[in-house]
Amino acid sequence: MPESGDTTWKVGELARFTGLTVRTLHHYEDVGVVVPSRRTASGHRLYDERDLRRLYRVVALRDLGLSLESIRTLLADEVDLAGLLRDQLDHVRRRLSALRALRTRLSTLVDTADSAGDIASTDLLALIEEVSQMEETFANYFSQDQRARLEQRREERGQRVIDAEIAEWPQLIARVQDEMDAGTDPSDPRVRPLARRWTELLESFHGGDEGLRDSLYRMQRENSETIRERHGGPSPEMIAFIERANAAD
Amino acid sequence: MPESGDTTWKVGELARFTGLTVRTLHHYEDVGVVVPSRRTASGHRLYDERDLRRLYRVVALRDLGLSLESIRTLLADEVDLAGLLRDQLDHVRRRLSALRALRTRLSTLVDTADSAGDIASTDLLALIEEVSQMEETFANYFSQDQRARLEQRREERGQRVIDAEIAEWPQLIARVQDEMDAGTDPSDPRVRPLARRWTELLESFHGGDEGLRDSLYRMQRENSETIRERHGGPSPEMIAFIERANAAD
DNA sequence: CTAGGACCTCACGCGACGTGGGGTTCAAGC
DNA sequence: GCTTGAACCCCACGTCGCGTGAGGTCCTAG
Repeated sequence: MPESGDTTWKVGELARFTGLTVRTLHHYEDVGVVVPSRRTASGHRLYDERDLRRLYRVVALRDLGLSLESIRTLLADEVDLAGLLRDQLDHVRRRLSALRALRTRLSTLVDTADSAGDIASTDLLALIEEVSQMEETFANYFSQDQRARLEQRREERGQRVIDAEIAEWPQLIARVQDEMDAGTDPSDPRVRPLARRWTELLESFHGGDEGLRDSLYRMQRENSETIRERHGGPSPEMIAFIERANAAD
Repeated sequence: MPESGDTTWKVGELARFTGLTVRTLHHYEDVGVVVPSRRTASGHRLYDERDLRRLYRVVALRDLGLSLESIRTLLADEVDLAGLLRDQLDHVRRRLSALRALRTRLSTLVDTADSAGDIASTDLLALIEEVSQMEETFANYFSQDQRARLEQRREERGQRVIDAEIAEWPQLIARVQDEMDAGTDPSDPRVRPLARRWTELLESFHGGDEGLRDSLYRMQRENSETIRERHGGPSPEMIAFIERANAAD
């Protein structure tokens, strides 16, 4: 009588060809996402084809990062799956931007440690505290939302491009400094391409977003000393110089 | 007698201006990362300045994603902090690439759901299964490492650029199809720019990595039917056509 | 009939706390 | 001095998706 369509599997078999563990299948039964529709007389689990299909769905949904609980209700009731996925995407995006920020911090630290050669752990600890304090300062000027947008833009435009732009700042600042040292007038045509590039680099930071631009300016104004010392930022005089150059343009 | 330097704080105060909760401070004591150096006669915790400094370090390290356990040993013994950070960076990178892959999957699904308008949850479920099956196929051709490299390149080059390239494929395929329909010879100069662009787009997928290229070709060969039906991929004839065009070049 | 492999059901562990619950202690107002 | 409410104390379970034994039963081939 056991014809086609009545195929059943025991946990071990199911585990083997789904790549899950037996314990996982037990757990899925405990929380009610995949309950085998039959048992043998002695209590061994028997999964049929419907169970198998359900299991595949569960795995697919789990791989999207959904919780077992939401998967359970999803497969039980008629739930707005599209909405759920949107929420999940939102959630993933947020985690991504947090993780990217973390990676940036970590790689800065590792780079510093590498370039300083055999840096002592205590010095590195001090550096870490410094960085975390910087982050805090940064967070005072840019809202959660703005920081997320910055990460977003970083992703869209590509890490490599951004890195190149960041690397360009010190060079640009040095060249402007040369002109200032030489007593060149801000309206001098030799300054124009420098001032223009300056504006372009700024543009590509804030991307035309006024809020971002204002926050950046405010942070620069209120912390110019620190930024100059630690990161080679421009002096207020240099900024005034560029502004006069742009005004003359 | 309580002069400067003897300032102490109770948990509540500490919690208020570090932004942590009282429970968190209790927990930090339980696991031994920040233990208040004194207690009042009645058992209330008293943190002094040393404790406060230690707490700031703990928070900074925790924000780098380190576990409380490793922070504890780190602050106790002389541990290779730089090495720890390198490991952590590695770990974060791996999580990042996994999360990026997840985001890509999710946004594909959400886009599909949106473009299909009011798609039924059951249809969407079928689609999810399909996508997860596709992922599985994909994983058969590209190793873990290769997939991570693909995500890596995607991040470096920028989402926007990649999206534009992907959007270009169907157009390019249609134009080549037109030439084939018109009976144009592969060596015809009109085909040359098309074939060249074809090669460029391929290049920017594998980025010169032979392993990636070979895997891609193999996947295309062995699944050309499915790829053509579901994603409008090129037919084997078209690929042969482009190859002849390149040979003639 | 026996061995060993597959199955069963508890039940604790993980990590960084959140969240009560039930009981002291502190500081201010009467 | 007494009361009241805020702040403190400790204990202990819950979270999430299983991993990892422990101790026992069942199945199947030799």
